[in-house]
Amino acid sequence: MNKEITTREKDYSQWYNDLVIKGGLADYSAVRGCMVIKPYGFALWENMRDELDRKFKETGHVNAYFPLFIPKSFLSKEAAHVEGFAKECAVVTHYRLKNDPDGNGIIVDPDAKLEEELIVRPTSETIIWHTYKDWIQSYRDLPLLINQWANVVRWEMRTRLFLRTAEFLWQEGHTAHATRGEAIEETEKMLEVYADFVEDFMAVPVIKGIKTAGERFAGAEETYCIEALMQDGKALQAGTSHFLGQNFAKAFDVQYLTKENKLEYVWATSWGVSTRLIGALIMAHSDDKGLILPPRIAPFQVVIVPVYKGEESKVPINAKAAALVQEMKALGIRVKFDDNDNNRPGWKFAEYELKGVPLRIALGLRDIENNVVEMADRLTGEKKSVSMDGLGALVQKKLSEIQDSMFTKAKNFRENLIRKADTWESFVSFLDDGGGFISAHWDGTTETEDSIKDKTKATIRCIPLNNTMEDGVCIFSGKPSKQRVLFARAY
RNA sequence: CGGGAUGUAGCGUAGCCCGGUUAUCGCGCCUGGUUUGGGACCAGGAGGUCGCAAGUUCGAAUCUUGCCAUCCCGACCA
Repeated sequence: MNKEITTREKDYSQWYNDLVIKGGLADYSAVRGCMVIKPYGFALWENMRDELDRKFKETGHVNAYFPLFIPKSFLSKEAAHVEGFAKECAVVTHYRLKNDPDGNGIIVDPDAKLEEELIVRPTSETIIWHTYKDWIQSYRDLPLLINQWANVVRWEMRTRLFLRTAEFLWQEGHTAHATRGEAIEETEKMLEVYADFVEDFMAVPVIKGIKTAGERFAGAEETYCIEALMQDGKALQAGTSHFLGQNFAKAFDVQYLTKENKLEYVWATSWGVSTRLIGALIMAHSDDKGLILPPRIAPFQVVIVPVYKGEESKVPINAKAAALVQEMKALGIRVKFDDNDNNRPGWKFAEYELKGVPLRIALGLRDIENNVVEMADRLTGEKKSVSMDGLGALVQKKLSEIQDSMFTKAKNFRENLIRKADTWESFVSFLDDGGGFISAHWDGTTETEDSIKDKTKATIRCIPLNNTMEDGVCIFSGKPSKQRVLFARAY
């Protein structure tokens, strides 16, 4: 069948692509490196977005929206920032088209050149800090806790659905604080929000840590991150939270008057997660039959598939299904009744497995006679007959069990792939045998980090928060080290 | 931007080396019917600038040249 997907064993990349495309989440579009997120994929994103948004608001943040275009001069105000993003910016140079005088369609009107080029935002620090200058005068204006849901563009050389597209959807929080300590606290708090969300809702375990200088966000003083592990043993950065110090405040001259009437620069943070999280979700959980979506964010948690036997069977089956739908909806369960008569039950079973719906209920005359339904668990593949009485409550319980076991399964997988390497040989052999996170000593220099990357493609994913101090020697240089860091090959 | 590969219907493809009627097959799509407990079947049907352009030739999907696009491997990156 054309919907058959490539197995992980055969080709991991193709497997991933098949899941995204055939699972109905997204597809490549006509525009290079950009994707179309289909309704099913967007429903998933909306569920994720709504939950994150709720958490942001609980922690005192509000939403706002800033322009898509950034004047070129803004971007260059913070030196490290511009250096980090300059190579991947889409630039607007003209504002008008006209008919080609030679009759070859339409051309850019050379007379419509912009005086100052506009950059399509790769991130919004600059335009936001330019605005914050006007918004912040006094300590009474602080903290300023703003988030925006937006799209950004980074002109990447090579793209992958969800993981790295030229345009992607995300949220970016940008906060301003009176003190260094308060800003650091905010940075850490938001990392915690991300970690909780990814673990509790996406059922993907993450390691919280800080980035080395080499992996730090352009313009940040410290970058905190959450790192997840995919089934092929590669790591994926799932979210970042940056302590920006006073870099942007100084670049955009954002000062406030303290209680003591002294002029001070404000302290900043920014933090973001993107549709990349969907990529993480797919690669952490899915199998060779398709997606497996965690119940708490799945667009549909349950699908009811009727099994008809002749035209007249539709009446009792549909009636029973409607009652079940009503019962489940009353319990807040997202349920879909698929009575589309164009496809037969077997087709639907396969289709919803591909789409990762956590629970499937099949309902036929035979079941109605016995007052049961057939319930199938997407995660384990287990099918069994269960009573229709109290089905809603059972489904609820089952969904919560699936959510938990998805997390446990992913966590066990990851725990087995966090390994300590004390020699270069074991470091390399771990990388080639399963990958995963390798906990090893590092001398703290960017040179060593770069050399290791050149030789093995492995990078330092993070220095875990609350890392235990331990004397040792660097795996690569043999120089002394105070603590282990986590290496991995990464997306 | 370097190295490699590929462009034939919505998708996947055969044909190309060795030029020759109306471009192959499967999936999907449309119509009608029979069906429905693991990707149904029968019958009929629609759908093509063979990536683009030029050249060679009586004749080009097929040979030549140029261009374009995409994918993979690097460099870059959330």
